[in-house]
Amino acid sequence: MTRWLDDDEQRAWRAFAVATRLLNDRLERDLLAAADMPPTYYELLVLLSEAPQRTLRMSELAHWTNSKPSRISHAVGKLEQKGWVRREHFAGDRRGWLAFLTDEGLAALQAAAPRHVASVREHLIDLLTREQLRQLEDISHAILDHLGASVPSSQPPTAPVDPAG
Amino acid sequence: MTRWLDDDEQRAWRAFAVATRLLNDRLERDLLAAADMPPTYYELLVLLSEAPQRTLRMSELAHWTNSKPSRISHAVGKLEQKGWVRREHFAGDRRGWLAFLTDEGLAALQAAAPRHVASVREHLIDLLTREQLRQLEDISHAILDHLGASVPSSQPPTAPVDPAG
DNA sequence: ACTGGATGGTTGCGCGCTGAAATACATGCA
DNA sequence: TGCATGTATTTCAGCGCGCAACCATCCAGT
Repeated sequence: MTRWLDDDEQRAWRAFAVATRLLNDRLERDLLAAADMPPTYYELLVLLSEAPQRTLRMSELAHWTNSKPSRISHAVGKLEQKGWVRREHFAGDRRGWLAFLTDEGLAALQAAAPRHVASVREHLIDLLTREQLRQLEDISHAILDHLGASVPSSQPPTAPVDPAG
Repeated sequence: MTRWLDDDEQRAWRAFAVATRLLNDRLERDLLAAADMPPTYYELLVLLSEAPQRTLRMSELAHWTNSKPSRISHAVGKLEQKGWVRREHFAGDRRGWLAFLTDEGLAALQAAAPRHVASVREHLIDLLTREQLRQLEDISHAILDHLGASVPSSQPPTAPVDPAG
C-alpha cells in the first residue's frame, strides 16, 4: 500500500533533488579548482583546523564525517603526501593515531577558503533571504535529527580561519 | 576582501551541507537495495517512463540529466545489458539514437518505485510540514534558476507509475 | 555530385574515490 | 598466558565519470 507523492510533494522533491545535485556538482568543481581536492578531503582539513591543537584521532575523523575507517586512511594518506597532515601515535594507546594539520595544511586551507566561501555565497547563500536561510536550517535539522546525525559545529570552534566547511 | 559567512549563514550552510550529503547517501543506499542501480541510472528510467512512447533520444537524456554524452552512452549500455532499455536508430536522422524503455524496464521500475518512494517519504517528505515543503521548493527553485537549470517536470507526464524520480 | 565541416553518439582508456576483507598490532580481561 | 576486542592500515577490485579519439551521418556550398 504505497502512499505515492501528491503533486505538491512531487514538485518539491524533484526540485530539491535536482537542485542539490546540481549545486553539489558546482561546488565540487569550484572547490576542486580552488583547493585541488574533493570536498570530502577538504572537510577533513576543516575539521582539523577547528580542533584543539589542530589534531584529531582517525576514529574521530571517521565519526564526524560518517565514513568508514578505510576511507579516512586513504584520505589522510593523500593529505599527508601533500604535506598538509602529519600522523603520530596516540600516546597512551598506541593503537590509535593522531592526525595533525600542519602549517602548510593550514596555509592551503586559508588559501582555498576565500574562493570556496565565495562559491557557497554565489550559488546558495546570497540567493536566499534571511528568512529562507532560517527555513533551510530548520529543514536541514529536521533531516539531521531523523538520520540521527550530528553536525560538527559541536566541535570546539577555535578556528583561525572561516572555511565554510 | 572576502565576505565570510556570519553565524547564521554558517549554521545554515553547515546544517544544509551535512544534511543533504547524509540524505543523499541514505537514499542512494536504499535505492541500490531496491533497484540495484545508482540513482543516476534510475533517473534515466524515470525519464523514459514518463516520455511519450517511453522513448527519448540520447541527447535528450543528456540534457535532462545535465550530463555529458559519454555518460549517457555508458549508462544506457548498462541498462541495455539488463534488458531494461533498447536502442534503435532514429528514423529521419540516422546519426541519432532512441532509447526505449522495455516492458522489463518498466516492470523493474514499478517494482522499485514503492520502496524508493517510501524512502523519500521516510527520510524527507514526512519530516516536513506542508509549509516547509513549500519553502523547500522555493529555495530549490532559487538555486535552479541561478544555475540555469531545468527540472524535468516539464516532461509530458504520461507516467504509468509514480516513481518519485 | 563532391567535399569539408558540423552534428550525434560511441568506444577505449585511465583516473580517483570507495568499501570489503584480510592483516597487523595494542589492549584488557579471564 | 591466552583470547576477544579495538584501532588503523593495506590490498584489491569495482564503479562512475570524463577526456579524447573515432565513426557515421547529415548538410551547405560549390
